[in-house]
Amino acid sequence: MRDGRIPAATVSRLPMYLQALVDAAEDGLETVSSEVLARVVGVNSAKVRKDLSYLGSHGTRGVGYPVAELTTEISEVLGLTGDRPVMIVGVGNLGRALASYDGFARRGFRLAAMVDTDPSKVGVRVGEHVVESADDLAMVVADRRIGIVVIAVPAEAAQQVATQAVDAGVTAILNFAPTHLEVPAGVTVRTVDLSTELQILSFYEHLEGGRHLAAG
Amino acid sequence: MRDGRIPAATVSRLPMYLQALVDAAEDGLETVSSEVLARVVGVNSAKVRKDLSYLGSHGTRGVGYPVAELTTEISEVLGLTGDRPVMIVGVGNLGRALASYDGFARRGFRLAAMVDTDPSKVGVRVGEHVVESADDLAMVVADRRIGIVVIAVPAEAAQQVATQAVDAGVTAILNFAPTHLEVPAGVTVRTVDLSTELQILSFYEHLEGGRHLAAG
DNA sequence: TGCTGTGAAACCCTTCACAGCC
DNA sequence: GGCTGTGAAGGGTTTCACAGCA
Repeated sequence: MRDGRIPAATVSRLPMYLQALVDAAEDGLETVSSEVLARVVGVNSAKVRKDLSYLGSHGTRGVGYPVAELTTEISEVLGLTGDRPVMIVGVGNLGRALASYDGFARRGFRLAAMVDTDPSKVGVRVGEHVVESADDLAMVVADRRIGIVVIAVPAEAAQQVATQAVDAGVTAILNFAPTHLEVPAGVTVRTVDLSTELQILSFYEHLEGGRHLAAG
Repeated sequence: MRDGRIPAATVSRLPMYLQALVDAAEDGLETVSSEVLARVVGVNSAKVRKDLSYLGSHGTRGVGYPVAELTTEISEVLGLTGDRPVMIVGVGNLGRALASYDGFARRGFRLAAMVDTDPSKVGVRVGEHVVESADDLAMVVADRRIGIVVIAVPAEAAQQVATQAVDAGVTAILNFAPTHLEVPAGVTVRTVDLSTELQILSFYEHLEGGRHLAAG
């Protein structure tokens, strides 16, 4: 394949395959079959093969996929090879937890700045970082070539932060505020909302509860 | 409609509509049109109407949907009307941030327990809670009728926690560990992985970066 | 006239099933 | 024989377009 366009559903699974491949390499494996990858990631093996086929054909029939080569390939496709500076906006409980999250660094992302609007937080040390003023957001984005902004501010402030970030040239936003962000075409937003997740789970748990009662 | 089965895609949007309705009520609105809801939530208005039609027909042609009635209806469908005790497993940075997250309580969820395997953390106070031993997980789940478990432990420990929770009767898991959890049919797992999200964003940012270069 | 409710079309994603190659 | 790569079928989701009702 490799005609350029990778389906969104496939892109969202590439990080899982990457993780599975890293684990496989640690286990000393040189090749993995789609069947094994599928089991680890929790999907169907045909899906794995289809997904990987979009990256080009790296597998060998009768053998499987070369772990090292495929790891590199997926990393490149995801753009994880270079330096990926990230900024966190909002230094509340969540912002701090994110800052100390070691998965950041382990996956090639670098926490390059933390900013907050609250003057009493500016200058405070959080881990290895000193909180800077949100007033300087645009400057920081430009100077440090921030590509991804993590929004960890209250819902009311999220849109303003997003707009500022986009104006400063950011094209990718990870939004933890429980609100929809309006951004121009070409900017990607992914919203992660804890209470939304809990409510979705509540729906299914609710169903199951009913079934439990019905069953016994 | 209201024939019982609500599509998964619709369920995942109900919390957003609920939020929009709560906001509308605060603004003093008594009815909202699918057009307005769509704009706030960031989707197409036909999708809003289709989604809401699965809950039964509450709208009035020429007018819109009654805010109060629809709020109640969605809350009931999501199972948010009763007491919803939640347990957090893992009291690291993330677990602590989650514990202090006020969206929990505001959406009808009640943090009923926090447990950890680390003996040095057991007995420690976190907000209004005292950390309990993960050894007592099954007992706590049963005693406090925990329906949803939030897993905030390292990837290596996540499966074991999930298995224990499921054995204790839990049917809904919110998993923050970057790993696939194997659970029996009837148990719902939603995995939220920060580095997965960043990697997906990286893909699109990477694309945009390329476009920027191409454009000028 | 305005907005809902919904068949029908279009689209995307998943799964099957097997040809093709090692 | 084993496993990939992929056409084709199947299922789910989104969007269109408009009939129908307040």
